[in-house]
Amino acid sequence: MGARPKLTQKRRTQMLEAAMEVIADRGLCDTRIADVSDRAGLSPALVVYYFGSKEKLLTEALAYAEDLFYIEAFRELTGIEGASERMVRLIELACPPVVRREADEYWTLWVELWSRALRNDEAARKREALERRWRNTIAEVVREGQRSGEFGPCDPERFATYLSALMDGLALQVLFGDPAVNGELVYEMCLDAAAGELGFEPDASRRRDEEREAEQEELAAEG
Amino acid sequence: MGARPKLTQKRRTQMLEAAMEVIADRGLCDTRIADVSDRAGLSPALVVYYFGSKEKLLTEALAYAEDLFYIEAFRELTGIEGASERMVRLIELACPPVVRREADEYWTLWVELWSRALRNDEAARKREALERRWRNTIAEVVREGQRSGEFGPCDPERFATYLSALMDGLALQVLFGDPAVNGELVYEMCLDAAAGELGFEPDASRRRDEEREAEQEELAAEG
DNA sequence: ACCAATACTAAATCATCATTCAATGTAGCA
DNA sequence: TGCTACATTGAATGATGATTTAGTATTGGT
Repeated sequence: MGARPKLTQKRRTQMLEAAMEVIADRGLCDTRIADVSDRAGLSPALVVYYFGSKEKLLTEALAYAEDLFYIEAFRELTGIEGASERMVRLIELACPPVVRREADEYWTLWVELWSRALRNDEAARKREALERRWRNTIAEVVREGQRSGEFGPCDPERFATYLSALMDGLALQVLFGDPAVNGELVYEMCLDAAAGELGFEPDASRRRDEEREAEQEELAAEG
Repeated sequence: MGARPKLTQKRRTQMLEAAMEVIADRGLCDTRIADVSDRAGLSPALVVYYFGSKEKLLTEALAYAEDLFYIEAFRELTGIEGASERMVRLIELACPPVVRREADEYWTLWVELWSRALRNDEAARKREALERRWRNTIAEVVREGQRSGEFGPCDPERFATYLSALMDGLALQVLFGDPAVNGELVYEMCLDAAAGELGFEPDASRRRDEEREAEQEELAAEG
């Protein structure tokens, strides 16, 4: 044999990334293959060549997006010492920042995945795997904190379920642009809930304000 | 003038009801006008005659469904004496029962409305109105309980936002069929949260178990 | 240079609907 | 009865967009 090196991986991620963007701004239903291929600078036929069908592309794109988010968040978290610090950071990462479109995108796609998972088995499976992984991460932080004595007694699985659901519900409101629910409030509520259930002092919460100020300055400098 | 009595209202609800069912089991994207007209026993053209377009039909159907839920819930609640009893019942009504398909339907449609509201202005407006009404209802119960001394101090609006988001997030998991999250657990978590924030004794929680037993018997009798 | 394997695309295909149209039915009323 | 206004539909119409096809590059290896 002898041929050409496979670009499969490169092309696939190129298309998945394009699909993410398109889905985030047009919505799953209104995403056409041509939109994705246009954004990726390729032809529609090529998308089918690599993914087999539109359905597969969309499902994979949603899973891919959430995977990106998770990978990034996980990397962040492993660099942090102390369970309560880590919990605080985990909450920060999950709360939709509103300022940066980029991070809202993950939430938008997450919502799209929900509605799709209600009927598409493949999407349901992927969503479930992502959910489980995320809850495990939360539960793991709880266990760590309990071992170290930072947190009080509390069922880690149950707490993970609770916190994760709370974040989903609150983030949703932020996405909708509810004037009464901004990222700041969500963060505060999640932190309170965690501190209450786990019994730790969320004095680290000041950190977020500092970050926000830094961002403001950054924006001011750019604009 | 002289003519024929308008069936407009009758036909519209007939179609909205059909649309609810179709959307709940095929999903918003895959709902065709023909599905709705078939289910209603009418012609596709008639749907357009009454609603103008598919888009309008769908948006109205989603809002209609949530309206039905709310009207029913509200009626229920007004018949109850005592703020804590009322809060307990409110939570019961909102938690997806899983046993009865009918009530899950509202939740399914609620999720569909979410994804649509991210991009369709009309849907966004309706969703917002429904959300506001629901939160007001919660907040009102809180205020009532505070006046009567049943509940401790707590910002009613904030609590409403919190509880409503928590319900959304948890109900979602039930819809997905997460084995670790059934209606019972959701109910318990919401009740705990409410009791904790508002400072009342959720001893009324036994009621739900009784109901469940009654349902079991009912089912057994039917099967 | 030439072959094999892969990458890619333009232009058909083909099916699927939403929407429109032209026509027919029907009920109240004069 | 016959008129008017509304109700209803079968059969076009027209777009749209996924997927196929048939063929053209491109490139690494020989």
